Amino acid sequence: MVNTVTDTSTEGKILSAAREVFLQKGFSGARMQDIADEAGINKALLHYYFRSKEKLFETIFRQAFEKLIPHITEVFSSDLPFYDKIRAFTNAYITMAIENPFIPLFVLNAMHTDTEGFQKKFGDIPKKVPIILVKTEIKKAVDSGLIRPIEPPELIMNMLSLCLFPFIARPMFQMVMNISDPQFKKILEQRKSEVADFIIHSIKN
Amino acid sequence: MVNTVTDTSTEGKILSAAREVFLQKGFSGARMQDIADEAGINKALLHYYFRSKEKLFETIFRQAFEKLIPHITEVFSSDLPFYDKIRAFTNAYITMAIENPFIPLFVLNAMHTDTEGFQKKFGDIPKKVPIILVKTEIKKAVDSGLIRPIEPPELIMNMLSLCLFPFIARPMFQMVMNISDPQFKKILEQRKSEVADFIIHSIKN
DNA sequence: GTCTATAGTTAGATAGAC
DNA sequence: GTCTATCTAACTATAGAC
Repeated sequence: MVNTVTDTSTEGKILSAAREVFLQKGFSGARMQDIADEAGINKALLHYYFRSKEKLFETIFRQAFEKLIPHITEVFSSDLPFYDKIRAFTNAYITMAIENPFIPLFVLNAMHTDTEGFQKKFGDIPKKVPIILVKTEIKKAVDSGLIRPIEPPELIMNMLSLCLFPFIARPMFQMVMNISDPQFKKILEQRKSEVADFIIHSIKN
Repeated sequence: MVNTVTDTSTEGKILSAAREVFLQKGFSGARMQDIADEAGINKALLHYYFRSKEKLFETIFRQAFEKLIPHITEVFSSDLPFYDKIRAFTNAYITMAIENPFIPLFVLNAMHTDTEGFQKKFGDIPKKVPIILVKTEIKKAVDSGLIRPIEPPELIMNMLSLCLFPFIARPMFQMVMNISDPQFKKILEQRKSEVADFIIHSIKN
């Protein structure tokens, strides 16, 4: 797989620029001219490579979603202790989001604006998420008495909320709580372990 | 204050329709024609009432943001026990979001697409949030030994994440975890108390 | 592969009748 | 206050030269 950040080919520059502009403006707000400018190339070249704005968006979206579905499989089918799986899970999500801060809002917005069309175009992707694996591991931890009784979907929702929401709400947090960019980056870095601590404190028996 | 749901005046119908369309499509994606259709009136009438698309958006946005900043003041300046304040806080946010499911994504998107212009237009609103009050109460709870040591900003971020993220990620959750609309509504209803339980479990000493 | 120039379409805004 | 008709600007997409 091609590195989505370092790629300096024209196609790579377009994708990188499009990610940036789609993030800032959303699908409708993004202008092909903006993307061309950001990529340092001509507008017509965008159509040469990706035929239409929609096709370009689809390409980016697919890449984004495939990144959002992370190491779950490998972590949860490993023989790590349960708490280590929690730590690996949250760490993987937060690390991914720090490297690609645009992805969470990007994916979530795309789903809101195009829930129907989404199912048709990208319905294959979610099936790759081994949700059952995660559910099973949580259930085992409850049954063995390692953690307090909790519904697996609730715990999964809470884990994802704690990992991803700060990236979506970042501008509001910084404004309301008056936090500078470097300060916020530090906070996000700390959350790699803090979030797991917070969760484990809550569920341990 | 006028009820934002029941209002059947033309202005009320426009605002209600605009909320719906802006939620579904975002600012750029929303068409004045869509809003007019949804309101059952003519496109020109939108401009008669709100002069421009931007003015209409601003009106809605301000209402939305003022709803998102809730009962914090009254709850946190009350003499309720700390855990009850946590329960009141999370319950208020989740209840608000159940009644206005479009608000969280709406507000967060607006901040992402227009962080600069936002500061200028709506910078007055966040100052109304008594964040210091909440921070102080958390600090008191830590110092008294009622809860384990935790940074107030971290706890605030976690509370808001757990309350609001499910509304933003709803379409993805339902798709990935294969949950029907009525099922998800039930889950959200349960979270009114579950979220507080999850938090209190995590911070209690 | 990459560019300039332009065609074709859409949508925000306004004029003017009722 | 509300409507129909229309102007105008912006933007996607393509044609065609290099």
